[in-house]
Amino acid sequence: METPNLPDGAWIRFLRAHAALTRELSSRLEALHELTLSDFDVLVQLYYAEGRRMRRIDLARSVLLTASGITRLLDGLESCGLVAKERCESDARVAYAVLTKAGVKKIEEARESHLADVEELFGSRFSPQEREQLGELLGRLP
Amino acid sequence: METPNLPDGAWIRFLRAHAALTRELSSRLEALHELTLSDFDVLVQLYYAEGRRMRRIDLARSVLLTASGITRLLDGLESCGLVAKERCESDARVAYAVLTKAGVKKIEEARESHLADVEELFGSRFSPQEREQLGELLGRLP
DNA sequence: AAGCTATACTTGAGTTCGCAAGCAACTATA
DNA sequence: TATAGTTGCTTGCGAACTCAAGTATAGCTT
Repeated sequence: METPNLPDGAWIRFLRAHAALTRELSSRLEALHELTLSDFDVLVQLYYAEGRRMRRIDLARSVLLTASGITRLLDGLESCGLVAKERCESDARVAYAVLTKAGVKKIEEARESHLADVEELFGSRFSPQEREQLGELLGRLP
Repeated sequence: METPNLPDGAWIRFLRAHAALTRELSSRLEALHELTLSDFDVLVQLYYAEGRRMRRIDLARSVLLTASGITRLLDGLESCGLVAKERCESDARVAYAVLTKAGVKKIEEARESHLADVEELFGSRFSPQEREQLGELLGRLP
């Protein structure tokens, strides 16, 4: 007999919430700063990285893109002048992505409004305590 | 002064977890049943719907796709014979998506392994209590 | 040093979506 | 009953990815 149980309510909500939130956040980010959510994500990683530079492959892994995904995303950011490509002297296979001056400026401009958006759509729905717990629970996942 | 605080830890983890989980789940689903995660999502919605049919637009909204997204996704499921398209008699604008016999069979086959995968990668990381709480927290989001 | 194997990156092809625009049918307003 | 607005659906186009395959470099292993 078929029971109409929904054993994965949390998972479904997880999926729906992601779709709704990324759509809204991405569209705001695009409207105000002409950045994708992924663009922003990459720029922030670089912003906080040692010397504001990272190997492309490490960047890819840290934002969970494939190597080819990062190549194309950086193509865009490079042609906007936000990121520069530099070769590694000790290993000719690797290249670095480096935040340019314009890139630093961009991310500092965008960060504020984006964090406010994240806060509005995501953070503000939880108490500080809940927020911490949610972070802990989600942190078990990757 | 720039403080290196990361005020959105939960949000970043949310994004990363989503990327990692959907990639893995989708690839398993594709390998075993030739279904996308979205395909599966749609089929499940239909499976539990009254008469195993839904207006296409309601289906779109329930899985958070756009109208055009649903058109194309259903194109695929229709050409596989898993879903059929039916017109509405009382309103010529609307069309229904109906699960076919093959569609029912498909979803019943796929459901088991997919739920096991969700359990393995997602659910099993939490106690029943945590799971419930996570569901509640995520439920505030859409 | 010659030959594997692994790593970093790029490129071509294909997929999955969203947005904008358009059509057709319903509804409300005048 | 004309007109205007709304709703459901589809289509053209483009963006963002992934996978598979290819190139070049590095590091072993013998």
